[in-house]
Amino acid sequence: MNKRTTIKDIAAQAGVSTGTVDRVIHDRGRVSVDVKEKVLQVMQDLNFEPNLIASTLAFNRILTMGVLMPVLHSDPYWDQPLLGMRRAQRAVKHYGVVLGEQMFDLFNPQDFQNKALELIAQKPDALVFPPIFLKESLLILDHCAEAQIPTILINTDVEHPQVMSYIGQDSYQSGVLAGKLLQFAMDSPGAILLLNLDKETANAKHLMDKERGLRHYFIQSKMDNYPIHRQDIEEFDAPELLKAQLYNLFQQYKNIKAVFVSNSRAYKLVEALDGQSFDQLRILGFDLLPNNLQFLQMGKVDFLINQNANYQGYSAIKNLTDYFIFKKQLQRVQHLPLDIVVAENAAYYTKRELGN
Amino acid sequence: MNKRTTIKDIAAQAGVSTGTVDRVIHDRGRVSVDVKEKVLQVMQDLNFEPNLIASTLAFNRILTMGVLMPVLHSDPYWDQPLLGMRRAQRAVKHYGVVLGEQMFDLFNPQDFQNKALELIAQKPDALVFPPIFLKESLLILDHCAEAQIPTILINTDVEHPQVMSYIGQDSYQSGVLAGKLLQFAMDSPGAILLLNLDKETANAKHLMDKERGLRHYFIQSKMDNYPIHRQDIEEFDAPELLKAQLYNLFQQYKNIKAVFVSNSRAYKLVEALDGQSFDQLRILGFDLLPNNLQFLQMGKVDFLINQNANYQGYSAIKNLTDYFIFKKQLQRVQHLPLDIVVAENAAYYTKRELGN
DNA sequence: TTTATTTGTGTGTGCGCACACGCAGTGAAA
DNA sequence: TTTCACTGCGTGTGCGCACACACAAATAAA
Repeated sequence: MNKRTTIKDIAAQAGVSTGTVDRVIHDRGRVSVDVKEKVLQVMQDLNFEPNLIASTLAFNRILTMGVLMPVLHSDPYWDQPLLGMRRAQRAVKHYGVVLGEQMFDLFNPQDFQNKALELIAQKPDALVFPPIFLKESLLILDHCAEAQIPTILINTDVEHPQVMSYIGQDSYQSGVLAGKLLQFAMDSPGAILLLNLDKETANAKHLMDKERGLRHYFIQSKMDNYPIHRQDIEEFDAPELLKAQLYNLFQQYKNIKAVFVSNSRAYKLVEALDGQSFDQLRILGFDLLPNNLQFLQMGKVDFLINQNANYQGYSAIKNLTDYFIFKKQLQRVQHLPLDIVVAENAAYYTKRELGN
Repeated sequence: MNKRTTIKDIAAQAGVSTGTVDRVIHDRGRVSVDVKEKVLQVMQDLNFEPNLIASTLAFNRILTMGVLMPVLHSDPYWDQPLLGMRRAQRAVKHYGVVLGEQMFDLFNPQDFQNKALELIAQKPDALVFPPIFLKESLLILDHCAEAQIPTILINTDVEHPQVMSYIGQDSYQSGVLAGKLLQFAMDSPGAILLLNLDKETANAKHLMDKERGLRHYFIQSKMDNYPIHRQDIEEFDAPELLKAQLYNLFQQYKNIKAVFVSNSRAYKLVEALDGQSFDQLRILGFDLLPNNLQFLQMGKVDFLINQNANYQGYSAIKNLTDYFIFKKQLQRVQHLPLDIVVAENAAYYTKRELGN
């Protein structure tokens, strides 16, 4: 068994000490040009691959990953990425990875910004957060740039030089996919209601991307007998109010045969419609929340597109570990699959997130 | 920062040497009962978790994972698990994991058995293989039991005490899902052709499971106007022959509106039908082979169910690493998700398998 | 010229654990 | 009585690397 080459081998071959080899590898300077050349040459010749196990053992340092997320249990969707991050932390804790968690009020941009700055003040080795508020996010990224903190975004992408990686879905394409599925599910052409159940729809770039994708599907397929009516509703938490608004909509736009709920709140729609006869209404939503899954199994929701929220978080921490420990270069954009979930295959997706 | 407790701490607290602690941890004997008790107690008290990094470094041993797979490039489907295993090996090679690959003729049970015995003779630390031939597989598992080699099965499960884990799909449920999707895709009731393009259909338990699942969907949904006609074709490699047989079938069973190809060879069907007008024929197949994907994009195949063949292999090696290095207990059955793939979301699944 | 600083290199220690070895004590067989 | 195997423990070394330190030579500042 041809043993792996070590820095000792390199040192011997190059006629220097291991300290010098170390300096070359880590580019710490203080090595003359010719010696450096020589060492690099020998490393190439012997095909040196550093032993990462020994490396991390000797490194003996704690990597703190700053995590900025909405307060736990304030929204069922937003719990998932955080749980995924914790799951990942458990998996890589022996590399010395710890999370520095900071939670903010989901509906308060100022709090978002404040908590971010607090986190940055603690000088974490990296930062992960969903740029829920665009303006504040850009400011945070500026601070990260100044403090030299590599940053990973989840859920929504933002263009900024400091963003090392975005992990999440291709929102536009998820809209396209939704179009395909709804058209598939409708037995004949009809109108589609696009429902944004969110507080700050205007700010939510990914919601607009989904809409564009949805419309694109029907335009590109040259199907003009599927009109799309968009409606933003901010007061989705008041059942009676929501119900009233929905009834108005169904009055206003006759022939609505399907509803596209652009985020994880499809269950709110079903709850509001409950007890009424909307058997023929096709509903597509996002994410495997318990409520959504329940309605999927009951046949009240036809499709869920899984945004892999849990895995987004998991992946962010895993990626940062790869970056710091294994020196792996990360891709700028990592689009997660658009899982189509129906009653018949839901179980396997929910199980997967419990793994590890 | 409260440092993690080490065996030194344990030793000091228990008033023994680290060697004794080591003996207790690894149950090597040569420790008196009271001392052992004492050490275990202290380990509990200090909540000791061994440093796996240091452990593997000191362990300094090579773990050989025996891998028994069909000869590369003999079938596009069967390449995938092997590539997944190699991908996993690359990801965990610093733990000293190497693959001991042994390839067999996909259509030769005797060769399958021989190569397995050769592999076992080399005393690998574990074994991974798909039990393509049932009888021979049971025999191999007996040998593994004798040699005390833990074994993981992929693709198809087999009941045997030596099987530590099965990683693959729930074939039955994939049949159910196929039923749902086909019924969804057909604009009106009609007959479904169930096509087994395989050499040893009788042996293939998972094909039978898929058929049961498919039929179950329609029975349970009380839809009796979707008759299912099953046809086994062994000579799928001869295009003209296949074409002729298919035309006979379409003659024989009028009203066939959809075809369920039970394995990865949907593209064979499309190729045989090519040029003819079967625009209204709905086709569902398995696996993201290049040919299948091409026909999916062209709209000739409607759905592919992704069996995650690549990930099956990846997962097998990853699981064994977890088992040996991280002492993690494995689940007996690990069902992978049944990914529904259409033209609009295919790209993300193919990309995923290139990762790492 | 003398002193301070920088540059280039080697040496040594420790990360936490696995494992080989050593050694005293015990009891039984020769 | 001696020999030997076995038990119950401690000690020491090494896994491969990171990093602090030492120290001479070269260079810059006084």
